[in-house]
Parts: sequence; structure tokens; C-alpha cells
Amino acid sequence: MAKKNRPLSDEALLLVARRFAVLAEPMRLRLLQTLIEGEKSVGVLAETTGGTQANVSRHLQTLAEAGLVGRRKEGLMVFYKITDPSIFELCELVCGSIGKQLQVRADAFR
Amino acid sequence: MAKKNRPLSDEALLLVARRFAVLAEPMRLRLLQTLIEGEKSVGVLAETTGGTQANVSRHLQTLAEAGLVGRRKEGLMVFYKITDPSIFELCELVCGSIGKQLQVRADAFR
DNA sequence: TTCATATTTGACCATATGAGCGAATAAGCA
DNA sequence: TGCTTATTCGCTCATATGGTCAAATATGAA
Repeated sequence: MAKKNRPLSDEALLLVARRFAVLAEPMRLRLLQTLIEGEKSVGVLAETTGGTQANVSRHLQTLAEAGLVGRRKEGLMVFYKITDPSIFELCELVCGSIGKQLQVRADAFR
Repeated sequence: MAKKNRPLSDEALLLVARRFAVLAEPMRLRLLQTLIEGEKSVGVLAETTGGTQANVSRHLQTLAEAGLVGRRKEGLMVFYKITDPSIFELCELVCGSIGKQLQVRADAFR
């Protein structure tokens, strides 16, 4: 497994950008955050996040297309769950970075 | 330093989403990728990335507002450099995740 | 079949934002 | 004072996308 840190092609860059774009919506982040507890149906997710069913369904579709969540149909209901664990590390990294920045700013006014 | 994994507030979620949005543009990713080599002026970055000076300047401003890059003015030129090293880990994580997904799909056709 | 429930989809509107162009600003030099 | 260069800003257009509503779809029960 050679670690090649050569610059990414335009196509690769686009894929990375797309991935970030999927995570750039508060509602989708909230859905992911809710799904940390485990598999949930669309209806439950809509109720939990306070969004309309249609909107939640759309966002879940976006997350599924990005391969971040998986779909399982059972009777009338559709259950979604997180399939890409790297999301957690990703969010932790970003939260840490933002937290540090805010702390620096806060310290400047102490 | 207690690690509190409680759900993020709406405001926090918005900040995280904003951070991801900043990284959701191919041109900005290309700029960051170019800046890995070190500090560079706007003109050089425009030439290297193939964008117009105005456009590159705008994207650099976005990156600077997000605290990802720093600005240093010297005479006529303005130099930018990466100030948030977490970007590298972030991109590596995403690249790894995407790569794994693509590999799974590829394997399905072997 | 008919009805009820859960989810998805289509059409539409409002908003956000990337890109391009020209003008304006700032810094250095004759 | 001009003149040149590097950068940024204002304006515009085109596009992408989130949100909502209503209609469509799918599944199960009476």
C-alpha cells in the first residue's frame, strides 16, 4: 500500500468536494447525529429532527447516494443507519478545529 | 478536559456545516492542495490553479474567513498559507473513505 | 377490492453562491 | 505627480439546492 501524496486530479477533487457538500447541511448533520443512536425510520427521524417527512426523506436520499447511510425496507417503513464510520472522526476533527479557533478568539478578550 | 459527546446545538451544527461548505468547492480544495507546498502569492496561485486573479482572491478570502489560511501582505503582493493543519487529516479521511467505497464498487465487477 | 399508513417523487419558489467583467484600491517607482 | 502592477470589490448572470405542497407509490389490514 504505497502512500502516494501526489496532487489529486480534477475529477478526484470534485468527488471530495461533493462529499464535503453532502456534509454541509445542518439538517443532514442532525440526521447523522440522530442516527448515531442506531437505525431509525424516516418517520421517527422526521419527528426527532423536527423536519417534514418529505424533506427528511430527501436528505436521507442524499446521504444514501453519498454512501454515508444504508437503507432497509421493512413493511411500510424504511430504516436508515450509518454505514460509513469515518463520519464520526470527520465531525470530531472539525469540531475540534472549530473549538480551538473559538477558544483562541475568546482568549484574545480575556 | 471532559469529552462530552452530547448532541450539538443548532448553532454548533451550523458552524460545522459552514466549515464543510468552505471545503465543498473544487477550486478551494485545489488552492489548499497547492498551499501544502508552502506560502504563495495570489498571482502565483492564480497561475498554478488556472483561475482568474479575481476568482482566486475571492476563494482565498473565503478560506481566510474560515480560519483555514492566513494572510500576509508584503509590498504589492499578498501571501497566503495554511494555518489549520487539521485540513490534511480531514482530506485524508475523506479520500480514504471515498477510495474504499470506489474499491468496493470496483470489486463488485471483477 | 377499499382504506389507511409510511415513504417517495414532482413541481414550484426562494435563496445562495460560483464565475466573469470592469472599476477601484493599494503599493512601489520614475 | 503620474505610471505600472497586484489585489480586491461591485455588479451581473447562471446555476444549484433547500423547503414546501400535493400527488404518486408501496405495503398491509379490513
